[in-house]
Amino acid sequence: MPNTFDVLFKTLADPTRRAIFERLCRDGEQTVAALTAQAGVSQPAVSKHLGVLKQAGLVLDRQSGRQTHYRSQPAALAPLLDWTSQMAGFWESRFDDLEQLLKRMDN
Amino acid sequence: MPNTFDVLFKTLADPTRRAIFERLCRDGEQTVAALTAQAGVSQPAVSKHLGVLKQAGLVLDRQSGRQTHYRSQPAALAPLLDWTSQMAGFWESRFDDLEQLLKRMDN
DNA sequence: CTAATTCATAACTCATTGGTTATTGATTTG
DNA sequence: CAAATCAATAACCAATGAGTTATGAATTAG
Repeated sequence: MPNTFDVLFKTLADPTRRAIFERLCRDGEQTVAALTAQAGVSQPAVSKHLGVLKQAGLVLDRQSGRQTHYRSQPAALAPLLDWTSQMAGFWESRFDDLEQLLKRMDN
Repeated sequence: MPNTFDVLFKTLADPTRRAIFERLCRDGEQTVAALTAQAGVSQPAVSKHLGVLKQAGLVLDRQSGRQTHYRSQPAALAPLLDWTSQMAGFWESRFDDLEQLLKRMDN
């Protein structure tokens, strides 16, 4: 049972996959063919990456005839922001602790 | 030639390794033995994870006799914050583009 | 000095995963 | 209808990586 952070980090750890996601963030909705043209890997590879991104909630798809259009869902990045600032936060709060400790030692 | 983002995402994608990093953020400097006691994996496994975290710049180590003390370096998370907010930013700016486009179409 | 402790490294195993080609189902197009 | 296009899936392969046990180097303790 991998948690949200696992899924997000693992999904974004692959450079090819992350590049696809970045492209969707930058340039908006794209078809699989359009993404494949830039990805540097085969169409099935791109499809697999899109499947992983979709599982992670990072992209949404829309069918239209024989094409599938994918778009990013950047809201799914929220937990990542939370986690990162929390880690930085722990750091600061430890400094606060130290500060308070030093103050108390001053008296 | 993996870039900074690759390294960061890959390093944090493993749950055991991320847990070690979280612990260091939360509780401050720890010895390898202390980390091993909580990690649920063997000491060599912990040492390997610490090596990876160190390579990524996420932790620093300090030798003292036969013990090695590790501490987190949360500043190394900065690129992650940047990347994440940039991706969210692209999204918004595309909305802005759309907004401006619609305004222009209004005239 | 010897024994114990701490951590890193080596050597290995097994599972995961990112890639490939081949194929198929579904839709357009001629 | 026949041919072409689009994307997903299947089957397979090779590389990576996280774990293990065994060992060694350095330090501390008895």
